[in-house]
Amino acid sequence: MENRKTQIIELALDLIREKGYVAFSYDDISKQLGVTKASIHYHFERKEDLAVAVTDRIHQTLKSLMQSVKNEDVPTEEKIKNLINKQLKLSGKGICPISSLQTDFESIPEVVQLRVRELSQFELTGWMELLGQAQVEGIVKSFVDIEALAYAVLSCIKGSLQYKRVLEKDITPQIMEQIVRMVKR
Amino acid sequence: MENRKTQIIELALDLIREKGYVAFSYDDISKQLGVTKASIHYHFERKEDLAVAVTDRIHQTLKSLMQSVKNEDVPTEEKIKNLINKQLKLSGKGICPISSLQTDFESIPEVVQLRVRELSQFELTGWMELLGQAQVEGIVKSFVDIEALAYAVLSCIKGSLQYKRVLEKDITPQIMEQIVRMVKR
DNA sequence: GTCTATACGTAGATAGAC
DNA sequence: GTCTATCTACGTATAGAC
Repeated sequence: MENRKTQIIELALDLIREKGYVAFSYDDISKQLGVTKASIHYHFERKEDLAVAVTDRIHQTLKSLMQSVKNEDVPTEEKIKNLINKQLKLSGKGICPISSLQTDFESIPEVVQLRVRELSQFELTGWMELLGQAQVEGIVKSFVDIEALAYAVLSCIKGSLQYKRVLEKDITPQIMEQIVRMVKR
Repeated sequence: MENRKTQIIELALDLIREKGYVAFSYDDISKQLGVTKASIHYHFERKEDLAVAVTDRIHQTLKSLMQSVKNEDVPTEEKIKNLINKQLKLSGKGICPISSLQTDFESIPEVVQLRVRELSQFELTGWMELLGQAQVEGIVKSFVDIEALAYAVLSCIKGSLQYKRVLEKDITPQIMEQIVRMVKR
């Protein structure tokens, strides 16, 4: 069953968004799937193998998401708003999975650390390209440091998800507004 | 030894900044202190007791830090820069401890969840006061939503620490610049 | 592929001696 | 206060049957 592998990755991703790499266990997954832990180990021998599969899945999702936004036939400003919204949805019911793995950075295996680093860089670069385009079009002022702006935009997206969960208050529309203001000046 | 209690809290705080609540153990602390685990349990019977002590310590530090910034005899714009810098230093060698606890939110005991929620709100309110003052003085434009701005500023501070660790690249000066730009327009 | 059984380590916690 | 000893639970992982 190649589909079981996918199910496991999907569940692991959910758990990482919910409670992080360290806190989730093969037991969590096996119970939700109605099989034994040993069965999960058949598909992913070690936990780090599963984690790598999860980062690959995130990478892939992020890639197609960024592609689709860039190919949209709308003004760059709309693209930016759309990318923010799509990234917010990536968090599912929890926080951003990349943020979660970044926070657990010192506890994750080296192979996973490498993937998380690449993933973070990839996400950042994608945003820099879009914001760079906005700068060419004059939406972003010419003196603005695009790299710093990309860091800020991503930090705001991820931060809004953290605060949403902890304060039980959805301030994403306000934050979104704030990001747009940040970009347009 | 009332001092031992403080040592333990300090070490636990370091460990939370480094790898989070779930990943750190009494064994980590006891080894660094050269005593046994049982000895740590004498001072803090349960792990959640220690975690509560840590959140109290953070609250206290944050409070005095914000007080001192507000009492400085410098322009509001300088106060903002100073508070950013002081908050960045709160992370020690790891990330912001509040962020770390926020990420572990679903895995921490209820008493600790409550403290983290209060702490997050306290930090946010402190920033809103300072930014509100800046708005009165015309540094922040009158149409800007101060709450959203505070979320954004905090997200950027915490985000810069995450990226610093993962990408092994210190972009805090750039981010700082970006935050100031965000505030002044 | 999934099961049972099991090994091995570690984590949080307690009892009682010193 | 700190120790030794010990408990119980859980997590990761493997062996071998079905």
